Amino acid sequence: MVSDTDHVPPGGKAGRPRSERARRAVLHAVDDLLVDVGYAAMTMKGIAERAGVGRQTVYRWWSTKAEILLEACLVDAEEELTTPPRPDAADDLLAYLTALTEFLTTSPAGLAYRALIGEAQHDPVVRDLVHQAGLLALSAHDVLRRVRSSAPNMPDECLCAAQLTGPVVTQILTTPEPLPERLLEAHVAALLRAWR
Amino acid sequence: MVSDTDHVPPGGKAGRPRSERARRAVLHAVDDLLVDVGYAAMTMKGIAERAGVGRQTVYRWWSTKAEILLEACLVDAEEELTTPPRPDAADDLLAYLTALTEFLTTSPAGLAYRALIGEAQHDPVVRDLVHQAGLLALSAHDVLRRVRSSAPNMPDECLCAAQLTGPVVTQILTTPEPLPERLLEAHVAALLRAWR
Amino acid sequence: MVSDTDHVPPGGKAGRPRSERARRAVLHAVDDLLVDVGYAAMTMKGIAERAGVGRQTVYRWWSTKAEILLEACLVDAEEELTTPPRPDAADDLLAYLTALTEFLTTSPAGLAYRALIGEAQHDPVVRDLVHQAGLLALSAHDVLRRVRSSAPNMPDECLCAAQLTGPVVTQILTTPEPLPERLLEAHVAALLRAWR
Amino acid sequence: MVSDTDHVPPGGKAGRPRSERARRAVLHAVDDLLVDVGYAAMTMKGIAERAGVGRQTVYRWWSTKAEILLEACLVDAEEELTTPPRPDAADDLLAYLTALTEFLTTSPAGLAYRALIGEAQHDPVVRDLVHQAGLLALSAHDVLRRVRSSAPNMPDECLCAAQLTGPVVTQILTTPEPLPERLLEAHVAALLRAWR
DNA sequence: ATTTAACCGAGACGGTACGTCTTGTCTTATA
DNA sequence: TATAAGACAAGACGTACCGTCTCGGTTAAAT
Repeated sequence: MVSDTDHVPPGGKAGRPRSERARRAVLHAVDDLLVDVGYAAMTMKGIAERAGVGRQTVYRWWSTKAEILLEACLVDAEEELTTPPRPDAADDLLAYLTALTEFLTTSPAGLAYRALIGEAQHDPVVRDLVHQAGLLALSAHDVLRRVRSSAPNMPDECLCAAQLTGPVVTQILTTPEPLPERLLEAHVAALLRAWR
Repeated sequence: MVSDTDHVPPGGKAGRPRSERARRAVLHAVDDLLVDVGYAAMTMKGIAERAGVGRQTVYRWWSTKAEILLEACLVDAEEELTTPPRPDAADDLLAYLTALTEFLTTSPAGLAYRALIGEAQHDPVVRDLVHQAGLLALSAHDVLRRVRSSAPNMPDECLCAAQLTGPVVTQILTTPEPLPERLLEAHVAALLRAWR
Repeated sequence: MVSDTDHVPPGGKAGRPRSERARRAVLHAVDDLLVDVGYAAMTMKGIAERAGVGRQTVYRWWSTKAEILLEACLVDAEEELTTPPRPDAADDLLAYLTALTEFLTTSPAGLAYRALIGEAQHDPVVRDLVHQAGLLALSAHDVLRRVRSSAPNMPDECLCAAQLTGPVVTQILTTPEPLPERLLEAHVAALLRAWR
Repeated sequence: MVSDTDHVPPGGKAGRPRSERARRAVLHAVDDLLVDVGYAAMTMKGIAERAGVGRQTVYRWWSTKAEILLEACLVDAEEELTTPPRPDAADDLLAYLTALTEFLTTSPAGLAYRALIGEAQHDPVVRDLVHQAGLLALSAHDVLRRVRSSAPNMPDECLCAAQLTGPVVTQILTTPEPLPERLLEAHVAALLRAWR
C-alpha cells in the first residue's frame, strides 16, 4: 500500500531563500551604471547584465530602476547629509548647506537622488517613494533642531526646512551652477535675521 | 495671425516651405498627450500620430520631446507667471507665490515645465534648454524689482529670487502637497523681515 | 583488523522510495493538459503545477514532455488499436483501419501519439522513442497475421504493414479530413486484390 | 487660393515599399538555420539575427517560423518532386517514389517539409498551411495521371495518391529508415496488380 | 533507535526566446 | 524641398519557461 503523505511543510517558508549575493550585485550595478552611462541610458536589462543576474531576478524584487536606485543610494545619502554640530548657529547651518550642495552636485549618491527627483516629476509612484524616504526633510530637521535655541522666532518647522534648503536645491535643479559659498553665507545670515 | 496654409514662398529659397499647419499640430498634440498619458508615456511616434504628421517632419524640426514641450509651454507659462503689481510688498510677493504654486500644481503649462525640470536631471541638453529659458528667474525678478524699494536690505538679486521661489518650488518637486497659503504668508513675512 | 560493520550497504537501495502518487499525478496532468491546452502550450512547469508536484520531481523521472506523454498514452493506445478477429479478411482489415482512424482523430491517446510523431520530426531522441514503441507496426502485424492465410501473395510483412496503414496515416497527418469509410473499403479491396 | 493639402495620396500605396532584400535574407536564413541547428532550435530571434534584419521586420510579414519555412521550401520542393515521364508505368512510379524518398530523407527542402508536417500535428494553423500547399497530393497526381492509361482499374484519385505515397511517407515519418529500393519495387508491383 | 540516503514540495537562480514597442533613418509618391 | 506614409535595423520592454539549485521536511531501509 502506498502512503498518501507527501504533505506540505506545515509552517514557515518553503523554497530557496533569496540570494543576498544577487541583491548586492544589483545594487552595485546600479551605482556603477548611473556613473558610467547616466540615468536615462540605464536599463533594467543593462542592470541585470552588469550584475551578472537573471532579468527575472531583478523584476522579482524591484519594479523599476528608480526603486533600485533609491535602495542603492539611501544609506550613503543619509550619512553624507549628516554634519557634526557646531557651536555657532550660522556655522552650523552653513556647514549643512555646503554638505548639501556637495552632495547634490558631486556625490554619486546625490546624483542618484537628483535623478530620482527628476523621475518623480514623471511618475507618481516614484514621487511617493522619494517623499516617503524624506531624505531632505529629515536631514534638515536635524540641523534645525540644533539652532532652534538661538532662533526663537522660527516659524513652522516644515516651512523652516523649506526656507533653509529650498533655495539651494532649486538652484541646483534648475541652473547649471549651484549657489556659491558667498551666497550660502548671505542666505544663512538672512535666515537668522528673519528667525531671530 | 498665422496663416493656416503652406503658401508659396514669396522670395528667398526654393523648395516647399515649412508647413505652419504641421508645426501647430505637433505643438497641440504634445499639449494633449502630456495631459492624456503623461510625460513618460509620451513618445515621438505618438506625437506624430496624434498630430497627423509624418515622423520625419517631427524630427526635422525638433530633436526631442523635451524641445517640443518647451516650445509648446513657454508662452503660456510666462503669461501665467506674470502677476499685476500690488501696492503692498507682502501682498505683491504673496500673489506671485500663489500664482507660482497654482502654475506648478494645476496648469498644463506648469505640469509641462515640471516634466522638463525632471528630464533636465537626466539629460544635460534639456538642462541647458530649461536654464536658457530661465522661466523661474525671469518671473521672480519682475516682482522682486517692484518690492526692492520697500526692502532696502535685499541681498544679491539672484539669491533673492532663490530665497523667494526655492522653498515653494522644492516643496512641490519633492512632496505630494505644496506649501499651503498659510505658510506662504509666513514665508513672505519672514523674507521681508530679513530684507528690511 | 578491519571492522566488520563499516561496509557499503550490500544490496537494495536506501532512501525514500519513489512516490507512486507523484508519478500518477504527473501522467494524469499530461493527459489533461494535452486536451486542455494542446501539445505546443504544454510545458514542464505547467505539468508540475497541474500535478501539484515539484518541478525537480518531474525532471528526476522524465527528460521531456514527450517522454511523459509516451508513458501516459502507450497502454491506452495499444488497447484501442487491438480489434477482435473477424472471419472475413476484408472485414477484419476494415475494422482495424476504422479503429486506427478513430484512434488518430478522436481518442486522447491517439492525439497524444500524433503529437509525438510530430515532435519526432524535430527531435531525434523522440524519433527513437516513438520508433522503439513501434505502436503502429505492432498493431498492424497482429491483424496481418490473421489475414495471411487468405492472401497467399502478400509481400514482406514490413511492406504489408506500410501498405495497409500508410495511406490512412499519411492522410490524417497531412490533411484536415481522414479517408472516409467508403475509401477505406476501396483501399482494403485493392490491397486484397494485390495480395491474393 | 492656396492649397491646404498635405493630403493622403489618393490611390495606391504610400510609404516605403517592402524590401525584397530583407525578404530574401530571411528566407535564406531559415534555410541555413534548419540545416545548422534544426527546427526546434530555430527561433524567430535567431532568424532575424542571421538574416541581419530587424525582429519586427520578420513579424511584419510572417507570423511563425513555420510560415517562413513553407515559403522558403515550397519552390525547391515542387521542383524536386517532379520526375520526367517514363514509358513503363512501373518505372514511372518507382522513379517518383525514389525521388520522394530522397526528398524526405536527404534534401534540405524535404527536411523542412517534414518539420512542417511535424509542426502541423501541434498547430492547426500550420496544418492548414501545409494542406493548402498540397505538395504531396499535387506531385502524386502528376505521375498518377500518366499511368492512368495502363491501369484501368484505378480507384478514386485521392485514394490512389494515398496508396502510392502513404506507405513511403509514413515509414519515413515513424521509423529511422525509409523503405529500401527493393520494397519500393514490390510496392509498385502490388499497386499495379491492384489497379490493373 | 539512529543514522543515512533518496525522495518530496516550493521557489529563487542565471539564461534566453517571446511578441510588442519606440527609436531615428530611409525611401516612396505627392505637392 | 517639405510632406504623410510606412518599412527598415536596432534594441529595451516585461513575461514565460528552461533546467538547476537550495531550502525545510519526509520516509524507510541499514545500521
